Amino acid sequence: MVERTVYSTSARRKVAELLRNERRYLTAAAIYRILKTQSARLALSTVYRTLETLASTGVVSSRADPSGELSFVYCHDGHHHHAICTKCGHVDEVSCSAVDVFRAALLEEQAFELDKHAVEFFGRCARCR
Amino acid sequence: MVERTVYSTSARRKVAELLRNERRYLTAAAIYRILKTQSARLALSTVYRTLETLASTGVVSSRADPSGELSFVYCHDGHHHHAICTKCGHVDEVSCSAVDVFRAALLEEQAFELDKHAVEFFGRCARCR
DNA sequence: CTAGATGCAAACTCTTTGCATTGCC
DNA sequence: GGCAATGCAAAGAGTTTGCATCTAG
Repeated sequence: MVERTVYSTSARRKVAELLRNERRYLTAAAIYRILKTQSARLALSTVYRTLETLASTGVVSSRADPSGELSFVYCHDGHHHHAICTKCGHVDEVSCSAVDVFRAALLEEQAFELDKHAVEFFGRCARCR
Repeated sequence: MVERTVYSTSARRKVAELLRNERRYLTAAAIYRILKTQSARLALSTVYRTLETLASTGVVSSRADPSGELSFVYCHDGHHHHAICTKCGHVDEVSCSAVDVFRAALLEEQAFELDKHAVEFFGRCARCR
């Protein structure tokens, strides 16, 4: 496997910092728009390439809503799920130990052997309740 | 609210029947391709419009994978989740009473009040294990 | 007969790519 | 200096829309 040096560039720092501060799902276009109003000089294609890089290093994760719109959010390492506030969009991370409850039930009731799972919760965060 | 008559047409019957038989997620393009090989006469745009109609009446539901690709699957009414076989793509429906376990924990530990949730399980179905 | 559905092609949106230039290390 | 990143513009992929025609009811 060929190692490939990843430079720390202005664009990457800006995109990563924005997502680290926002803690909510943003589309590439939204990120581009926000950075532009902060008078950053960068291209939309750079935002896409930066998000790809950040996703591959685990700094951000992406999701697609049912209509197919892709968004990105800052992410800690490790397996977890997202609790998404329906009011402000804030994303909390949720550990998944409780999912083990499902695993046994699924195997017993439906003979379905669970490998992976993807969970999204929608509701109101502490600030918005 | 204006009532709007929904005709039972050949295209709608074919798309709905295909999804009812397949019980797995199919993209609009895949549906179009399959129906074409069955010598059906219809346009891709009709598939899209049909899927929109079926989704609005609750006959199918759609999902987007993390890359944003949209797929559709036949769906029974009522709230439930999907167990998707990683081998054959077969989709089982799963009731969600166990999610209530999360609800209490989330509220207590993170002050997050749960409204909706979306869960996808990936694993091996009874046939593929 | 008439509202609704369809086919076809064009338009759109979102994302990716090629290539010359610029910037990090 | 050399490899990697960027900007810009063009290409792609997937989806939607306008409009004339067709069809279910």
